[in-house]
Amino acid sequence: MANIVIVEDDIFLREELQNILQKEGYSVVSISSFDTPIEDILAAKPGLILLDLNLPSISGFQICRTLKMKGIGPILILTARNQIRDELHALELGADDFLTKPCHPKRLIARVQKLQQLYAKMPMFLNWGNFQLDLKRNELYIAHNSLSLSENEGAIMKLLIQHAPAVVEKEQLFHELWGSSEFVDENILQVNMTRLRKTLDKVGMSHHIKTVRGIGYQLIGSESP
Amino acid sequence: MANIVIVEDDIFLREELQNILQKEGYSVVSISSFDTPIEDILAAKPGLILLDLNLPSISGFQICRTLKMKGIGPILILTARNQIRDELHALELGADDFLTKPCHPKRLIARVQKLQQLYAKMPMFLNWGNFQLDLKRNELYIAHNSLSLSENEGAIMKLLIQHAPAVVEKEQLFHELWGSSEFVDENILQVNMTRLRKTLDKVGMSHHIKTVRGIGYQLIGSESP
DNA sequence: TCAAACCTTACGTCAACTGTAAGAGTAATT
DNA sequence: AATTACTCTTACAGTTGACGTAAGGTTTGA
Repeated sequence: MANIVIVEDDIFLREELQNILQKEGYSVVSISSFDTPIEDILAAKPGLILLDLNLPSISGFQICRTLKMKGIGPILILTARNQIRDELHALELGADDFLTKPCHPKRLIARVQKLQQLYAKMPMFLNWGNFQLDLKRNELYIAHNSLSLSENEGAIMKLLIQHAPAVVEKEQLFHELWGSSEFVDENILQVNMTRLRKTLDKVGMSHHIKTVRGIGYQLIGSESP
Repeated sequence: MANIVIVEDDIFLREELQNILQKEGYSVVSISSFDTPIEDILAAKPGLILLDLNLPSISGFQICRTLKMKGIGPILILTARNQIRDELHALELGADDFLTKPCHPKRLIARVQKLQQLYAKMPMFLNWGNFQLDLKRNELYIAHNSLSLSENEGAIMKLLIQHAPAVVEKEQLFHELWGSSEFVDENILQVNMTRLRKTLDKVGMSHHIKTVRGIGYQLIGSESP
């Protein structure tokens, strides 16, 4: 079952939470050092994040915002601060639920389950400018149009969007699509780029992919050259 | 902006809620007669339902369950009953959030907004019992498993779930899948039913489709024969 | 101008989905 | 038990879309 990452500085409470969740069958990772919490959270591959607001070095709000910008979630805030403005602020930053301590274990479990069910069924979107890519369906939304991409087209588009507006190196495209650049004809990438461009042309958007000679490809914004 | 439907029997509270939401720019419909609440809610084309639990004729739980089975939502429970078991029960029935009265207006608004944002991105689901069908992707969720269905399998499953636990007539399946039953070999339906059953068998669920000799097919619950 | 880098098109393979055909199995009725 | 209508299963073939390969053309920049 997916990792639940606990971000809580009170040792006693942390272990209690860990017990509750583990009894329920979840695998739990606790963040105990708060020097680089965001990196630590990402490293744990969180399936859900249980986040306190009062933390030593960095605020829970800050963590929440940073994670949400990367599309990480779900995030459940669990805090002793029961001010309504904290709740509003957290929800505004993208937190998915907000519970106050003390919290009944069963309520916690129920909310955790709810969020996990929700996220399992939610589409995963990747955004940049006018481009929005549904990663599960390889459906690309541009302005008010939408396109169905093939596997390969989706994978390329994913990299382009993730790095936009920077250049994606050919090496990286090879690595992502074919495992490595060894034993693969360089031409195959060109063919797939042509195909992607042809697909984008259905909505007149192929010029958004720019070739960077000798390096790779790049997604460019709507401010045309 | 989308309709919010208030289901609350206390007149005073109802009008207060209505004021709060309307000030925020929502269009609101209140259910004031509780003879046929479910029909009334459906008729109002709800974009979100604000549901009390203690109601005159029928319980909020019952309404919640019925609506969720039809894939209607989001549903926000707002009740004076602050027992944890009510919350657990409501969430189990598919409620999307649970707030207790008295509730700070800003909290209510924040939660309402959150749910609406969420649902805007959500796929369209069709529910019955353990079965949940993602209509856009033809992805079928059963308990904790999921299956990818083909076009035809998805179309059949859609009809079965929509009518469950009633029998779906062969005529209707023909009509939906092939336009009419004219000029189509009856066998084609049988073949597709076999294929759907084989797919369901991957998670041991094929026995949930029952043949009704001479009439059609039917989805049956987990209370095995 | 010329060579490296890039683009395009055509072709063959493969897998998934679908409908057809033929025969086997099953249940209700006599 | 035999009959008959209804249903199930399996195998086969056509279609489609995605993909990689190959071959030749085009562009770019020194």
